[in-house]
This record gives sequence, structure tokens and C-alpha cells, in this order.
Amino acid sequence: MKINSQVKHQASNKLSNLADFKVGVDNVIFSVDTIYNRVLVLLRKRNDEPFKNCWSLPGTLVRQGESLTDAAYRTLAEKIQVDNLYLEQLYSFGDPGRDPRESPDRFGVRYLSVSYFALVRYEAAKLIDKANYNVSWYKVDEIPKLAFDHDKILKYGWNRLKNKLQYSPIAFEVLPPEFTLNEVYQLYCTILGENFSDYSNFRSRLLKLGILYDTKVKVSRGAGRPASLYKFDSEAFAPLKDKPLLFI
Amino acid sequence: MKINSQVKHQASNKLSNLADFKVGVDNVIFSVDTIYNRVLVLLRKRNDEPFKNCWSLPGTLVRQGESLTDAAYRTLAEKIQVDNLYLEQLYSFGDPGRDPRESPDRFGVRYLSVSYFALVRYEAAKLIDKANYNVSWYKVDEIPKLAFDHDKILKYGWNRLKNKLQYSPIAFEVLPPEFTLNEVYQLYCTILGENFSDYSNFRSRLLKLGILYDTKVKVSRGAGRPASLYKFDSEAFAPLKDKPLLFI
DNA sequence: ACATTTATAGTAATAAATACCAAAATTAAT
DNA sequence: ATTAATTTTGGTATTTATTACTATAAATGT
Repeated sequence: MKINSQVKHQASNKLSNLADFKVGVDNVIFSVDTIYNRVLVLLRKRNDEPFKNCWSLPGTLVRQGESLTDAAYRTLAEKIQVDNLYLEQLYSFGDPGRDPRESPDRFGVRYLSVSYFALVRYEAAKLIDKANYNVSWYKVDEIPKLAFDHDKILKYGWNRLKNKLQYSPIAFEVLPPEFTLNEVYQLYCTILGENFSDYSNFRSRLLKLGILYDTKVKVSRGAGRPASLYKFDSEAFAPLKDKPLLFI
Repeated sequence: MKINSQVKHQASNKLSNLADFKVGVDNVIFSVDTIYNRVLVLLRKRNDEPFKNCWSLPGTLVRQGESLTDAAYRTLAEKIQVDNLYLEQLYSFGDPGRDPRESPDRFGVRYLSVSYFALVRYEAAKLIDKANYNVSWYKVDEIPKLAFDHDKILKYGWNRLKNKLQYSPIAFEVLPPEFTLNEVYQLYCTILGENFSDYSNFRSRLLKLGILYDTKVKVSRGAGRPASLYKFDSEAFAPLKDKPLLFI
């Protein structure tokens, strides 16, 4: 009977000639550890076949009535607790053969992955299920071989992160509501590399954009002169939204 | 019997709780008419329900064994003949309810659209099926109400085009192999607007990038001093690929 | 022949990026 | 308590890029 129904399924597919898809979302979740100066990616160890016990991007199949974004948030919420985050759609991978569950005769169901890219702060993100060693942060330059085509997706997301940081203010979506200029600088350095800019010049360029508000409240972070706490001024940024603002 | 099979289908869906998708590709195909200085979008009049006789982006459902990109190229080739083009994936739209063929009870098949963005030269693109008035170029600022959520997709593509032009050399993928600097300038003006830059300064900035090779061959385009024909030097561009090169 | 058009080269004024310096205000060390 | 080290902050001088503009060259049209 199982065989029968499968044959029937194939027959109807052959007739319509259209592929049937399951759609999944896969999240490339980055976090920035500004203390140890490293970029981390959240990986999950797979419980089931295919690629059982293999590390992969946290993802899920889209449910009935569920939007793609909702599915992305659901997966994210299953793995980490976080207050602020930035999330956007990355790219869709749907070539035949990318999932071993697809039948090799090309007539079975296809698996399409809509990937999402997220940025959170390491300090603010609490891992769920950490005790079972099923989820873990990996340094972006020390990623093990991943399931499916997740290596490709991860690489795509890493490029997006580096580019996005240069012309959009995603940094302020993961920083705490009030931050010092040095904290912004550390975040940029960690992602873009040490020698992307001098701190003093980064400061003046950033301030000249006019999108930061100085609360004048001073805080001491260890040694040195206390720093001003700044806030992101989303009203001041609104009119600049479509213009290219380069931080680098 | 029809009712029976549908009930059965719903039952299995409810069990698995996963959505079943048909995946389509929709192309936002831009062309630049540098003679009349306008940006055009290729639209198609729908033959079938839903949205019969309504204008829409040219698209198709993905077939068995067919990659997403192949489906995008197939649709494109059905509508226009062109020698050079630029094509890239845009965004995926898959929220429930975006296609009226989905059943309102949320348990039927879903329709996901992977959109692609293409750029061709108006002069080089030959419309197929033009005689039947089923495909037509529309000015980007005079678009009729479109089927599905295609307005949103078109808007997304139009933004991508304007941004992409500023930091990547897609212009040279639609220009003929040899071109004058004024032809490049006209293309940029048409897409980004008249007052985006002075011709003289655009020239020097473009040449300073070092990605154009001067063939020294002179051509006369109407009145005035003959212009040099240039070629895009892809070898010189290769090392600049990841760096932001601003034309504006 | 002469005005018109377009290409090309270049310059002066302005703005931005970069490298660098120094004072101010704190912590850490002696 | 004094000094050294550290970090923030404001600043300058130099270099580089952008912008607005001018002048000349080489064609066409009348």
C-alpha cells in the first residue's frame, strides 16, 4: 500500500510536471563577543536523519498557516533567549538534490530552504538546551563540516553581515539601548577586522552622521577616563534610510 | 470522490502539520532605453485564473528536477530574446494568503514565489509574442495594478536595481562589448536620475577605477567629436570584487 | 566658413579621509 | 600620596577625493 500510494503520487506529479516542495527556513545566527573579540555562529546538532549527529544551522520546516518570518523566529526562539536582535531574509536555496530526502529519480518532493540572517549580542543571548550539548556557538573561522548545503548558506550570511555593517545601522539593534562609542567600535572591529579604521576617526565619522544622541551620563568601564553613554536616534536616522552611509 | 481525496489530503497535512508548497519564480526584468531615457519593466498579461487578463510579472511554477535559476531563465527566454543579461535572485515571498489558489482554511497547498531580478538592454531585447499583446514593456513609473503581490516584488526589484548600480558593475553586463563613456553615463542617468552626477566628473571617477580598457577606436554617434570605444576589463575588476566601488 | 555639438583634459575650490597629537579624567602601581 | 598607565575626548595638519567649472579638440550641420 505504501508503494501504491507513492506510485500514485509520482503519476500525478508526472502529469502536472510541477515539483512539490517542502519549505524550510535555516537561520545563520551571528553573535559578537566583544570581550574576546570574536564572531560566533549558532549551530545545532541534528537529532534525526538525514545527517544525524551532524552540526547544522538551526532550521525548521514551515507549518501550515505560518509565515516564513514566523518560522524563522520560532526556530530562533527554540534555541536562544534574547532581548534585541536583527533578522532579515538572506537567500533561497532550492536546487534539486540539495536534500538527501529527495528521491534521486527527480519525481519526489523537493526541499527548499529560505535562509535568514540574524545578529544578536553574545552577552545578551541565553542558550536553551545548552546542557544537552545540542546547540553551541562556534567561531566563524572554526566551523565544522555542516549538514546539507549549510556551509554555503553560512558563507553567504557571513558576507552579508560584513557588507551590511558598512552601510546600515544594524549594530545598534544588537547593542544595549545605551552604549559607549568604544563598544560600537569594538563591535565593528570584531566583525570587520582590527585594522579597518582608527578609533579616533571612527568616532568623529560616526558622530558626524548625527544619528547618535549623547546622554552625557558617564560610565567607567575599567581603567581610563569615563565614557559618555550614547543612544541611537532612530528619528534622526529615518531620513537617511535610503542614502548610503559608510562607516568604514 | 474529489471531496474524499481532498479530505484525505487535509488529514495528512493536519497530521504532519507541515505546509505543502508549489514554488514559482517571478522575474522583475528591467530594460534601459537610453534613447528616450527611461527604465522599462517587462509585464505579461495573464491568460488564466486567478487574475485572468491582469498584468503580472512574468513567472512560472518550478518543474520537477528544475533548478530555481533554470526556471527563471526559462520564463525569461519565453518572453524575450537577448544576448547579454544580468540575473540574480531577489527575495522570496511566501506568506500564507498571497495566492488566491490557497484555500482559506490554511490547510491547502501554499504558493511561494522566489523572485529574480534581471537587467537587459532595451535595444538588444526582442520581445516574443509581442503581436498578441501578451507581453509589453511598461515605464517603471507607470505600472498598472498587478496580479498577486507583484507590486511589492516590483518595488523591491526597483530598489535593488538602483542600489546595485552604485556598487557593482552590472551596467557592463548589459552594454554591448564595446561602448563609449557617454553610453555608460546615459545608462546611469536613466536609472539614477538626471542630476546624480556631472558627466565630466563621472568620466574621471569611472576611469580612475581602472576597470575600463580604452580600445582607442573612435566612433561618431551623430554630431560632435568622435568618442573612444571602451571595454570592460574583468581581470582588472576581479581583485576589486569585494570592495565597495562607488560610482555616484 | 561658422555655429553647434560632443569628447576630452584639466584646474581651483571645497569636502572628506587619514594619520597623528595632546589634554582630561579616571584606575592601577609603587 | 604620588606616579604611571589607560581610556576618552577634542583637535590639527596632511593627504586624498569630490565638485563645479573652464578650455581645447574634433567632429557635424547649414
